[in-house]
Formats: sequence, structure tokens, C-alpha cells
Amino acid sequence: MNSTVLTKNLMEVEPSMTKENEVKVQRVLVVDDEKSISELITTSLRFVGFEVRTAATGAEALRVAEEFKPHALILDVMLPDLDGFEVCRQLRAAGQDVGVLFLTAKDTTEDKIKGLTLGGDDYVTKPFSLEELVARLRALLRRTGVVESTVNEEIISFADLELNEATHEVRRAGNLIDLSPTEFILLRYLMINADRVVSKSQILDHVWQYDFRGDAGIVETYISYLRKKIDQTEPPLIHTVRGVGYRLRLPAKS
Amino acid sequence: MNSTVLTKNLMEVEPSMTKENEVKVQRVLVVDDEKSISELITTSLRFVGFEVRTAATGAEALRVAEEFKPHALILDVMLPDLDGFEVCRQLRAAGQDVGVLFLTAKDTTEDKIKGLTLGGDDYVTKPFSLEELVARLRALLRRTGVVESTVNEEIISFADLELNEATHEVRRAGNLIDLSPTEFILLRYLMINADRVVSKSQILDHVWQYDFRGDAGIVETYISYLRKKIDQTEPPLIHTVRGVGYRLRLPAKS
DNA sequence: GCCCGTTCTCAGGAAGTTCTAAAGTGGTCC
DNA sequence: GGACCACTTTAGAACTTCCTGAGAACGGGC
Repeated sequence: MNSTVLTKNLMEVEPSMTKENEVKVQRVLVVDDEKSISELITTSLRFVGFEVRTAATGAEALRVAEEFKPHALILDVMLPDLDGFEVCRQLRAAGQDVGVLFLTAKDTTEDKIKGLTLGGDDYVTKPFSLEELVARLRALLRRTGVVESTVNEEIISFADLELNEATHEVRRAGNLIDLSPTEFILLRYLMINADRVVSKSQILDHVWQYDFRGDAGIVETYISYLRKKIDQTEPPLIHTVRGVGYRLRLPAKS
Repeated sequence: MNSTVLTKNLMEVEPSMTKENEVKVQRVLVVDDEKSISELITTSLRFVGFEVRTAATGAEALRVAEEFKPHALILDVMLPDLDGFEVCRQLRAAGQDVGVLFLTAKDTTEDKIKGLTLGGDDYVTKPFSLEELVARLRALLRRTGVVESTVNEEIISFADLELNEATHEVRRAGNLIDLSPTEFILLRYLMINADRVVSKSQILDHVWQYDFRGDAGIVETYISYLRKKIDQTEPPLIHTVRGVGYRLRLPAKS
């Protein structure tokens, strides 16, 4: 995986309703010993408006958490010293009221992972896509209610398009539209970035899992799928910006 | 009951009307010497809106109870010092009007428990599922009438489905349906989360006992059982959201 | 101890999804 | 106007996810 390229692309984008309605900045502590992963996450989260610190070990995580007082942790289960669960336990024992999003390898059978969706915590398996990670993180913060802000809505809408995270329903002009998981994440990404151009590589970096090894042609294919499903109704909302990327927008108001 | 799409809170989880209509927060004291168990219960109960304290011994329980004045106790029968029944007796003697939900190993002699659970108390055997525990706790609070609130309904309904917690009866379009215990808990979980997508791992975490070691495939099997029993009648209510989970919903409302 | 309902595993097949590759379309620039 | 290039669309192979039936394992009640 090429984290330099990824990072560069990440920097260029994401609307991140940061400036306008930043009532409270949400603090997130990212704990992972793989540097490329923690950098990937960090850049991405910073960009969408979180305040981020990192730690590479369990001990460091505890130290940083105490002083940083994060609203949420993104915590790899496999750490060189303590494991993620232990870190979590000690934090809670220390009275830190914090939501935790665990990162875990796909084939981990850890029974401890079961039971995680109980306390409002959640987990994401590696490899993940950034959109997935951020969506889960937001859902977690919404749930644990640490910060309520206008940013965290369950329904995203643009023009007569509506995307509901809780029910996974998508509607165009009121009509239900059935999307596959990837189509759903792609559409959400476009909607979050409504009105700005996003390049194919940005889309690839956010919507696809970070270990995807194919080329950006796949994005074209999925854009085509999406258009067939949501852009049959006039006016079309997905627009190609030749040589640059794609943009969700209403017909040119002149 | 469509409190769903509009409640922009709490994704993926128990409705647990905490913030808005918190008339009274119900206080629960959890007494168990196994730390993992008491943590499991604590996070879970806090999450659905209870105020929770813990104690690891009978003596500590008595001390905390006096000051905390809980509405209910969740009390392990096996404690290092006094046993659960003794704790209960002393509390009552001290005039504390409190409902008790005993936790007990499966093989504990039943008669002993039965004799002691007369006053509206109840017991749950270890291992339990969290849905089971919470449901019993709510029923107990309802019965002992310590807190009256709109939260504790005895009948949950969705569309022409009706589930009665008190009688354990389930009806679809008025027809009585016979469900096994697991099917019942699963259906209740789906109904509580009506209209939102719940993932298989969430279902597993909530509906199955905490020591279940199999994989999420079992959920598919039970969904299949449920469909056979309740979804023969048109229209189907249980819907699969491929790659995400399941959702209870009425046919496409536009 | 035997029966029965219940729980759980597993495996085959159906259905849906992802991705590649290649042919088709249309814009742009000389 | 023709060549090139970026994008669009389609087809289908490989894969994943889900559904369901069969049966083993378990446990409580008689």
C-alpha cells in the first residue's frame, strides 16, 4: 500500500463542515502500531474535522488519553504490549467515558469482539475503507452522545436525493432505490462532498478498502451503475468533470 | 410505531429513550465478584439508560445500597462473603424497598431460589443473553412499581405484529404464534429496533448468551425459522439488507 | 431412560456483488 | 475530419453472502 499517495489525495478533499458550524471539535485518539495505518487514519480524520492524537502502544495510549481526554478511541486490538481490550478496560476503570472503535483483522475469532456492540462500542475489520471507518466513528459518537452536533445526522440529503444511514434506504424523488453496499458507500461519499469535484483516485482512496490493488477504472464502472439507478430521473445529478473527476450537482442555475 | 426514522439519535441500537424524556433515571446496583460479568452488565445497562453502580461483595453491596438507594439490584447468588439471599434479607430488614434480580449458575437448586423470589423478585441463570437480562430487569421494575414511566411497556407492536412481554405471547394479524425462547428474544430485538438495520453481530451480541462460541451463521438460521413462523402472512416484515444485516419494516412506504 | 422440542452445525445451491476486460461513444485538438 | 483520449457501458467470470434443509447434540419432563 502506498500511503504517500493516499495521504496526498486525502489532503485535497473532503468538505468537512468544519469551519462553519463547529460547535465542538471532537477529539479522537488513534492507537495502532503500524505507522502507515495510523497515518492514513489520522490525516483522514483531521481532514474531516476531528482533533487527532496517536499512540503506538497500549501504555502510550493510556498516557495520552489521560491528558488528551478524547471523545473516542480508534484502537487496534493487536498491540505490542497490552491488547486493545485491556487498554479499554483500564480506561473505563479510570473513569474515562469514551467510546471505542476497535480495529481487528478479518479472521480474528476473538470472542472478546463479541459483546462489543453492547456498550455502544463497535469494531471494524482490516482492511477497511475510510468512508466506512468514518461513518462508524460518527455513528459511535452519535450513540454515546458525547457530543451532539448538527454534523451527525442519520439522514443525508441533496436535492431530491435522500440517504438514510439507519435504515440504509436511498430515495430519489421519494422512490426507493436498491443499492449494493459499494454503491451505497460511493453515493454517500458523493453526497457528503456534494457540489465539489472529487477525483477518481480520491474516490478510490475513500470508498474502497485501502488494500485494493486494481485501478481507478472500477470507479467509472460504479459511477455507471449508480447513474443507472439514481440518475434515470431528470435532472441528472452526477456530472463528469472531464479530466478531473465527478461532481454531484443540480442543473446549472444561470 | 414509527419513532424510528425521526429519532436522529442512537444508531444501530436499543432505543433507550435516555436524553429526551428522562422523567426519572432508574438506579441499578450490580453485585457480582466476576469482574468481566459486572462490566458486561454495567456497560450494557448504562447504555440503555440506567444509572449503575457496582459492588463485588455482599458487604460492599450493603454499604453502596444504603447510600445509592437503587431501585433494583442485580445480585449474584454466589458471593465471596455473604450469599445473595442474605444480602437481600438484610436490605429488606433495613427497610430498603428494592426489587432484586438474582443471577445464578444453572445448576443451583431451584427450590431455594423459588422460595426467595416471592416478592416480585426474579432470577436469571448464567450464562444469559443481555436482551433477556434487560427485559427481566424492566419487567421487575414495572412490577415493583418503583418507577412508572412510559418506557416500560408490556406490549411491543409493529404493524400487525404484537409481542407481549408479560404473557410471552406473539400474534401476527391476531393469530397466536408459538415461538421458541430464542426466537422470541430475537423477534423482540428486531421489534425494539424496528425499521433500523441491525447487523448479524449486533444480533449475536444481544440475543445470544454471552458465552456463545459459534459464528454469526446461527443468526441466519433463526431468521429463517422466524420467517417461517411469522412471515408466511403477507406482507413480509423481515427484510435482508445484503452485506449489512436485517431490518423489520413495512412494505415500501413512500 | 426415552421422547420431544430446541439449539446448533454444516453443506449445497440460489442470488447478489465485485471486478476485469473489451467494445462503444463522444469530446477535443490539430 | 481524423486521431486520440477520456469516459461509458456491457458482459461475464470469480467470488461472497444468504437461505434452507438435514441431522447431530443437548436437555427437560415424564
